[in-house]
Amino acid sequence: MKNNVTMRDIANQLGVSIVTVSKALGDKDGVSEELKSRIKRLATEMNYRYNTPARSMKEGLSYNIGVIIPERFTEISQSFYLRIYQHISRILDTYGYYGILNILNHDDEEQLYLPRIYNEKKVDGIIVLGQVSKKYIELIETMQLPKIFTDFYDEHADIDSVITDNFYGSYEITNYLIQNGHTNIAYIGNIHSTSSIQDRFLGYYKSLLEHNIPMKQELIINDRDERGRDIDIELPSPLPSAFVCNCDRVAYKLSDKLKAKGYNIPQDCSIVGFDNDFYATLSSPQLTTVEVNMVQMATISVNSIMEKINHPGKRFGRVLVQGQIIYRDSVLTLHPNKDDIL
Amino acid sequence: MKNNVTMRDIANQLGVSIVTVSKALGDKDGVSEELKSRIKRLATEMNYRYNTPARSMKEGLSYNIGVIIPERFTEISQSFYLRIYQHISRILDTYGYYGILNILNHDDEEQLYLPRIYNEKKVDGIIVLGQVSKKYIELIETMQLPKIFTDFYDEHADIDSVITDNFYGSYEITNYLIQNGHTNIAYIGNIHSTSSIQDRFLGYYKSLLEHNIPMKQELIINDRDERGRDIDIELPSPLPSAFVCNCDRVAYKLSDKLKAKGYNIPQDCSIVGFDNDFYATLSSPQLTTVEVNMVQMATISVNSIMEKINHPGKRFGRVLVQGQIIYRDSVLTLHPNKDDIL
DNA sequence: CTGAAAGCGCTTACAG
DNA sequence: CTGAAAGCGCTTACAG
Repeated sequence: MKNNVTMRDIANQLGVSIVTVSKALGDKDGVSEELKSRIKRLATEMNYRYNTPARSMKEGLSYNIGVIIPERFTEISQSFYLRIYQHISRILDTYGYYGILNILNHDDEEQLYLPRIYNEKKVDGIIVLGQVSKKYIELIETMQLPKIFTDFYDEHADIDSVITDNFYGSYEITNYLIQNGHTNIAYIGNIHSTSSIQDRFLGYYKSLLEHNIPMKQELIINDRDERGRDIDIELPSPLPSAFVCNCDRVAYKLSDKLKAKGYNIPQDCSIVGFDNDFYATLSSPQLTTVEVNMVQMATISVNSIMEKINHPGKRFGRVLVQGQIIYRDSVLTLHPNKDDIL
Repeated sequence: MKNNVTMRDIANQLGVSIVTVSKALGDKDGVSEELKSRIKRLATEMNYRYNTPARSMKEGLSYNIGVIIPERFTEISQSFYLRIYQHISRILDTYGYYGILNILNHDDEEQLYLPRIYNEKKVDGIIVLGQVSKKYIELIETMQLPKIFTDFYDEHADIDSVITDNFYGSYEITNYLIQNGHTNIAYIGNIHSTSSIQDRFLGYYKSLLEHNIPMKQELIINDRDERGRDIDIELPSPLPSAFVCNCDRVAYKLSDKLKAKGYNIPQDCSIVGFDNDFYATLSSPQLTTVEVNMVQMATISVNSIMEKINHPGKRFGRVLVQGQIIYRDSVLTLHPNKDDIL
C-alpha cells in the first residue's frame, strides 16, 4: 500500500542530487532543460507524488483553512452554511488551499474550548461560519491567526466580517410591500437572536418610519427561542395584510400554517422571505424574497483570508454583500401607490 | 500574528533539552513528574501549540481523510451527501482525524484527473461519496492508498463499499404496498443511472415476482437522463394504484404533479419513497418511505477507512446498512390481504 | 548548470 | 531521569 517514492529515489536513479530534482519538479531555474525533462519523465514513471506536508513544514504553512460552523446551524432542515462551505471549499481550491470543516458543538462552545484545528496548527486561518456566543467570539479573538466571520458580526469585536446587507435588503423588500399598498405589516423573527435577524428587523422598521407607518409591538412576532430553536408562531388577530419574515424557512412554515387555517396566499395575506433558498421555491405560491448572494459571500471570505495570510496586518472591517429582490407570487397588490409607481 | 513558540523555546527557557520537552508534552516516560509539570505549565503560559504537521512528517501520516463528492450530487436541491460528509467529519474527529472535502467536478471526472488531495499527499485515505463513472472508478483503483466507496459500488471493482441495503428496503416497501391490496404498481427511476436506483428497482421486481404480479414495461418510468439530470416524469395512463419512487425527492415531485392534475393522495393514488430525507416530511401527505441510516453509513465508512490505514491489507467487501420503513400517510389500504395481515 | 549544507519542528532509538 | 544524534521529505541560500 505504501507509495514512498521520494525525490531521493528519483535522484538516485538518475545519479543526480536531490536539489536538482527539487528544482526540476518545481520548475525552478538552474537545471538544464534536458535534465529537467528526464527527471519529470522518471517522476511520472515512478508514480512520484509531491509531498506537500514536507514543503508545508519548511514554509510554516499548512495550506488548510478551517471552517467552523456551530452545530445548531447544521440541523436537518438547514443546509445554508453547508452550502456556503461547499463554495468556500471550491474557491480555496483555486488558491491551492483546502478547507477543513470543523463543527463546533454546543458543549465546546459553552465550555469555551478552542477548536482542535487551532491547537494542533492544522490551519493557516479560520472562517467562522454562523454566529457564536459573545464569550466564544472573545475566545476566537485570542487566537493568533487570520480569521474571518462570515454571515454575522459583533459590534464590539474588532474582527473582519463578511455579511449580507440584511438591513438594506429588508428595507427594500418592506418598501416593496408598501408600494403595493400594504400598511399593516408584521415582522417575524426573534430580534435578539442573531445580528442578521436583528438587522433585517431594523430595515423593516426603517421602511415603516420613512413611510410614517407606526410600528406595532404586537406585530413583532417571535419565531425561535434564545438557543435558536423554533417555537410555534402565534398569529396576530386580526391578521395583518402582509408578513416580512426573517428567512424563507420561517416564511414557508408561516405559509403552511396560514393555509392550514384556510387563508389563501397572497389573496388574504402577503408574505415575503429572505435568503432565496430552497424553501422559497418550495412553498406555493413561490416566495418573493431577498436573494442572498452565497457565491459572493464565499468568494469574499476566501479572498480576504488569503490576503490576510499574505499580509498579516491587513484589515477589512465589515464587508456588506448586496442582496437582490426576487419577485415571485406571494405578494398581492392592494392598490398601487401612484407616487412610487410613477 | 505569528505564534512560533516551539519546543525549542520552552527547552531554552527551562535550560533542558528539546527531547525532554517532547517527552513531557507527549506524556511519555522518562521525565520526572516535577519537570514534566513545570514544562507543561510553561507551555500553556507561552501559548504553545502543538505542531501536528511536524509529527505528521515524521510518521508519514497526514491525519486527514479526503472525502470526494461528484459535483452533480451537490446541487441546490440535494444535500444528502453534504449531510453524510458532515457526519463523517464529526466521526473522524473522534479519531483525531480531519475530513477534507473535495468536490469532483464534471470535467475532472471526464478527463480522468486524479484529485489534488491525492497528488499532493494531503490525505491518508479517501472516501468516495456518490457514484462516479466506470472510467473514474478504474482510475481510483490505481490510487495507492486506502479507499472506501460510500453509497455505491461497482461489481467489477474490487473496492470496499458501504451501501444502504437498497434491494431489501425496496423489496420490503413494495411488499407493504401489496399487503395493502395494491397490484398495479409502477416504479419511477432511471434503472441504468446508479447502482442504488437499479438495486431499488430489483427489490421492487423481486416483490412482484414473489407475489406473481407481472411486471409491465410501461410502469417502469424514467426520471432522469444519463447524466443524472431530472427529466419530466410521464404519467402512465391509466394511472396505477401505487408508485414506488427511487427517492423521496422524486416522490415529492411526483406528488406535486399528481396533485396539480387533480388527483388526491393517497385516495386516488399511493406513493412511497426512499431515503426519509427532508422531502419525505415536506410533501403532504407525508411520505411512507424507507429510511436510510446516514449516521450508520458514515460511522462504518470512517471505521473502515481507519482500520485500513492501520492494517493495509484489510478488506471489507460490500457492507450493507439496513434501512427501516417509516410509515406515514401516503399509502391507501385498498383491501387488506388477509394472508399477510394475519 | 549542479550540489553540499543547513534547517523546518518534531520523534525515535540509543547512550550515559 | 536526561539528552546528543539521526531522520521525516522537502527548500533555500550559497559555493563551485
